[in-house]
Amino acid sequence: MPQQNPDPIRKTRIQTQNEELILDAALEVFSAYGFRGSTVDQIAVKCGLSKPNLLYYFRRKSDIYTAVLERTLASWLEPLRTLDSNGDPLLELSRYIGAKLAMSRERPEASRLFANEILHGAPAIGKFLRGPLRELVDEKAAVIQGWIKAGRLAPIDPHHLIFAIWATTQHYADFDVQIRAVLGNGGDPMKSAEVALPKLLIDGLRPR
Amino acid sequence: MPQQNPDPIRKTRIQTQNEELILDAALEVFSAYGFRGSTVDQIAVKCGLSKPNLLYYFRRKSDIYTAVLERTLASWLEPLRTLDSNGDPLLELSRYIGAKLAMSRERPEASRLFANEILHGAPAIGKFLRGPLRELVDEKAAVIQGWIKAGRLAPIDPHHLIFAIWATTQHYADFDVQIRAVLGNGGDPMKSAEVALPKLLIDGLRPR
DNA sequence: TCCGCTCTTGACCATTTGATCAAGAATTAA
DNA sequence: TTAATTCTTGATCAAATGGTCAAGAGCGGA
Repeated sequence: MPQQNPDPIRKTRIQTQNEELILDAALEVFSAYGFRGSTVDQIAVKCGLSKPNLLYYFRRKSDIYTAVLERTLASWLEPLRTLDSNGDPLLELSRYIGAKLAMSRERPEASRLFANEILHGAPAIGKFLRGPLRELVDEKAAVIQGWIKAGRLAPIDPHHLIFAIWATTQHYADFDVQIRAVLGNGGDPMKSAEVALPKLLIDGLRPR
Repeated sequence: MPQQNPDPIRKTRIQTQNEELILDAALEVFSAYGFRGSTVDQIAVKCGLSKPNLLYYFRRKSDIYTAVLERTLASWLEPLRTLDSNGDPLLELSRYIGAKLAMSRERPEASRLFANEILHGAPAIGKFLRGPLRELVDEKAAVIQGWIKAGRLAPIDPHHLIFAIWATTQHYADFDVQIRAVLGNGGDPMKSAEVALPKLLIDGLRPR
């Protein structure tokens, strides 16, 4: 069994390859149906392995789930991490909004996976939220606070600003169905959002 | 059986009472665990009825689900419906943001129920989204467009503005766990959001 | 080639869970 | 009171599903 491998670092070619297959399939399935709504069989079929074979690589369904979550966490933090305290505040935040929006467009399954996990109380990534995520957010909130103190940004609570950016950008992945229903099938919602969202957050509703 | 009632309008006292008990319990359970993650037994226990008894009032699990969704739809539209074209634009939108925020605080389960439903493709309320919701949104988008034409509001795509308000306000219910994890346990997130959110959306990040 | 280790799977098991049903209890209308 | 109707539930079923296992196939190093 891979779990009893004397050298846990070293992995067979087949092992690496199949684990990737499984996690790719698991992301699709879990993000579409949630943890309880997904079956091991669905994942097995999607990646072309038999169910027992899949359970040879991941002993439990929950192991697959946490593995696919963890594999996505790092890239999830990345955009916020690049917020540069030396850059121009409005430009930096525009760039961040754009990056998050791009992520919603290019990897909507990842967004939905997290949304579902958090919606149901974050049983698997609670520690991540209270640990690395909180640390990073606090750090960047301080950067934003600095910009505000310097008069380069309107005085907004930095944490709520970050929440607002998360909410508005991820909304286009998580609530995709609703957006398409309301907008109809003409044109790409993301395209117009890329213009409207930065404009709204930066200049606000009050005419200037 | 209630379904075979010759006069479907008339309901027994016990019937009305128990159906309410069931739907209240179902809202709690479904919003916490999703459709597939919830069991009929959970709902039965929560409302103090036996499982067969519960299935006497709603023949199928999915019947309970659609019933609790439908019961909540009307109140969900209400705040947007009150957006008044004759009022002051900034005041009206502030009020709308406040109302949606209040709903996230007072009825977070309803918000999570919808979020979960839409996240998984809105299998039960797709028609509602493409019908009544879309109509109402289009109507109010026209109102907002009118305000913009009159120069009383910055030129923002009305639909995306509405999405942004939905996203930011519902975020506090749907992602409650994440917000509390990032903010820690000091103070009420909703309290500060009530100040920060209208300020952000109305005045924007650029200093005035 | 040969041997040990890794990989694969058909068959199978136990549990969970949505749903049914017959029989009895409670309620209501006369 | 009585009879019809509504309500309630213990027992039970069938399907779905997470997980196991033994046996065999495949692979890689010596």
